[in-house]
Amino acid sequence: MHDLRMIREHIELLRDGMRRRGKLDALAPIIDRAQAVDSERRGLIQAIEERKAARNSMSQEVARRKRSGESVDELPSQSRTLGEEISHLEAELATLEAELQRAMLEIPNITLPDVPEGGEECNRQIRSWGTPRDTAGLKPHWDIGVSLGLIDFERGAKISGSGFIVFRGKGARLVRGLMNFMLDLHTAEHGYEEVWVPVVVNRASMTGTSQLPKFEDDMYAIRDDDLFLIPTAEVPVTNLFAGEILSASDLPRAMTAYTPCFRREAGAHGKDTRGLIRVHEFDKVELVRYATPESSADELELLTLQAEKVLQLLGLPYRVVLLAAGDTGFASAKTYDLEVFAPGAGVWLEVSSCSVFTDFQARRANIRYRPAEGGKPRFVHTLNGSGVAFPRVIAAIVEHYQNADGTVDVPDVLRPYLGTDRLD
RNA sequence: GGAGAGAUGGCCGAGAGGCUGAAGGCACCGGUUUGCUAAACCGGCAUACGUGGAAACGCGUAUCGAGGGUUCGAAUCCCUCUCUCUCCGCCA
Repeated sequence: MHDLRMIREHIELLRDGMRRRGKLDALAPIIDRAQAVDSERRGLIQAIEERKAARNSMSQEVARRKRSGESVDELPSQSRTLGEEISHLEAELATLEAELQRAMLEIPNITLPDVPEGGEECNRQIRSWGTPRDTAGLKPHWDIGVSLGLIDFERGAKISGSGFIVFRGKGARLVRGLMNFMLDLHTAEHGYEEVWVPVVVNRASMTGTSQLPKFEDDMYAIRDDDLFLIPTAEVPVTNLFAGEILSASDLPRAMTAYTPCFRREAGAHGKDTRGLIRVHEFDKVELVRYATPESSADELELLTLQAEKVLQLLGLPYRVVLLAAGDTGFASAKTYDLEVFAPGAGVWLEVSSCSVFTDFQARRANIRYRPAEGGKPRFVHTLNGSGVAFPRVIAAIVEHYQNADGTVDVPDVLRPYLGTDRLD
């Protein structure tokens, strides 16, 4: 969420931000409405506070007179009249505040200056690593995974539905190995604190990281209890310090968590649905950082390199793509996607999305820190990135390391975790 | 699920209708003193919104878990909810 000052003092900046996302036409009416409601709201606040000030001084006068034994005359009834006016005005104010809040929650973050304007077609490849295998004669992971008994799509569909995966035998061991490998890397080499968090969260947490109110349809909900299954560990981990004031020495703070992630993928049916590419429940190790506003842009580079390290150690060729403004997520100010090449299916697969959210999430979740020099608390900047998502990495491993005889070599770095050097 | 107790500033903790934005302590910041570290002493130290100001800062309003109510006036009384603790029941 933006600072209200953005609406009052920098509305051109806000409009330009929406234009760069290609969303100005859709959002201009909302911005204008927010501006109008805000100014109406401020008038009301003044009217209410004047009356409250008058009422407070009357109450004090009552107290004073009672102490000295004087008559309080008409003061109580005057005060009661004021109270009634205040109630009416406050009801009006509540309506306005709700409308303003609704509007503000619908305005996406402004991207950083170095993010290219335009839509998906303006995404820019920043760098790449490794050499993709020649795709000729290679099989897709859904064939290899089934024939080696690593993945059981049919039974996943039977017990839960399409898009729910059962891993078996060495396939299951591979999932567990990836989890341990990634957590070990990020804690031992990259300095992250390992956290284990609930995968069911409340509405406040979902709103804090911006999944709500816009994307409620994309989530699995437990309606009886108003709880939601997380679409990413970003939600519980970023919200860990919601409502708190950290000290400057707490920053930067880096946390990593393994969780399953749940996505309804409503409306995505039929696209990329083959195999492990788009599923309803998947596993992921997530990286979350809190940074100061001064360092957050640099920390995005650091975070991205840490996610890349996973792919390098796994020996999987990948490319880093800077998303254009129109393709950048709602709350994000800048995002790099990491895409690995799956030579069997012949596609690049997004396995990580690394973003800096500036103070957009922190303002919603109210995560602040007190600067070292003292002074007022400031919102932290939040960042996160997958480090990395499992199913697509499994797809890439199986396809990249496949042998002519149908077996798959295990990447060196995973061998200690799997206790084998070959999937067969 | 049943019964009881509780929730006060960054932290601990007083307060039990008006003089309380809130005693006292700790932490933190500035200063004095001091071979160094420490201690002692003095002073400062909440947040948000509105408003005035170039700013320093001033004024107003709100905030004692959240929301409602009683009252001229609520941290304090009443109701609902959330969370924590104790006991009982159930349970991986």
